[in-house]
Amino acid sequence: MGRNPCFSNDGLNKGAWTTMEDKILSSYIQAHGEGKWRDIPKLAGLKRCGKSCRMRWLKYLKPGIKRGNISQDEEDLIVRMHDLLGNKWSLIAGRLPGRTDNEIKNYWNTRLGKKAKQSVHSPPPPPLSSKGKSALGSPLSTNGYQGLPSSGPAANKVVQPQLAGRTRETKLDAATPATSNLDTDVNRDFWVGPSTPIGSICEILGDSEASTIHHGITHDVQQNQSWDLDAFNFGNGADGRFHEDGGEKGNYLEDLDIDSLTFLFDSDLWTCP
DNA sequence: AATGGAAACAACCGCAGATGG
DNA sequence: CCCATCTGCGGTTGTTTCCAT
Repeated sequence: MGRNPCFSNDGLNKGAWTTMEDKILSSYIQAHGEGKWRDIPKLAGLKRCGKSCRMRWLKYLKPGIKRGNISQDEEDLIVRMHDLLGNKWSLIAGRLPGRTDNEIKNYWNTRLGKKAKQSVHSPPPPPLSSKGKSALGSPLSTNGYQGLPSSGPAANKVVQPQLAGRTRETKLDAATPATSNLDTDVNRDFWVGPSTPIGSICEILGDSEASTIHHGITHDVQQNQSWDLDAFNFGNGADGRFHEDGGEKGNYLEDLDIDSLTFLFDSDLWTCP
């Protein structure tokens, strides 16, 4: 797992992207598709590193990206998602079509975070660091954010039985048939532990989805397991948000083949309060 | 009109998981 | 199994814009 020394390369442009650079990148990707980010600068003739190209495309240039004017509904959702998930920006962004993790993160840091501080009714959850430094290392932690470990090493020692050892793509495939419209290029790991309140899940996901998910959790809790809701495509990845005709996909379970989830339905105990 | 601080936004950077040779 | 590389996430920093004085 070596580091990618992308930004240390000399001779590359840094800072704000110019209109010309944007045009070059957009036309190149539209002609050749995404991927091979490291090669794109060379092939497209950009003096940028691949990482920078990827970021520029995914967060700003890609068709379907909405900019600015975050609505009240979106703001409410961000707040509730953050209450539940912490700083899982990509996951939160997955529930907001057209929004990027970076935009939501900035929005939170500059506006909502301050509001939250000002109106503290209960201690906010600690941030969920991707570096595994959070206190949420255990899925059974008792800090009010039970079962939401970071994606760091500790988190990944919590392995769900059906999906253990699978890649991101194949993890998703485990719950989605090959014919599914769901995009497989997602990385929306969402860890919910056995103590995550069903009410919180219902509030955000809606009753049916939450019930399904919570049932899955419970099923595995009985076996001392944890759940990775990636298998449900929780937080439909930005890449898979739109149909080719530009229409928005159903974000949630409607695109799933429910038959593939039947192993979850061996009980109907879980309904939202 | 000038200026300094705050807010907002864009981009950089480091880390870590996934993957393939 | 090991290692190099690719990809993605999230924290942080730099820059620009806005606004009050």
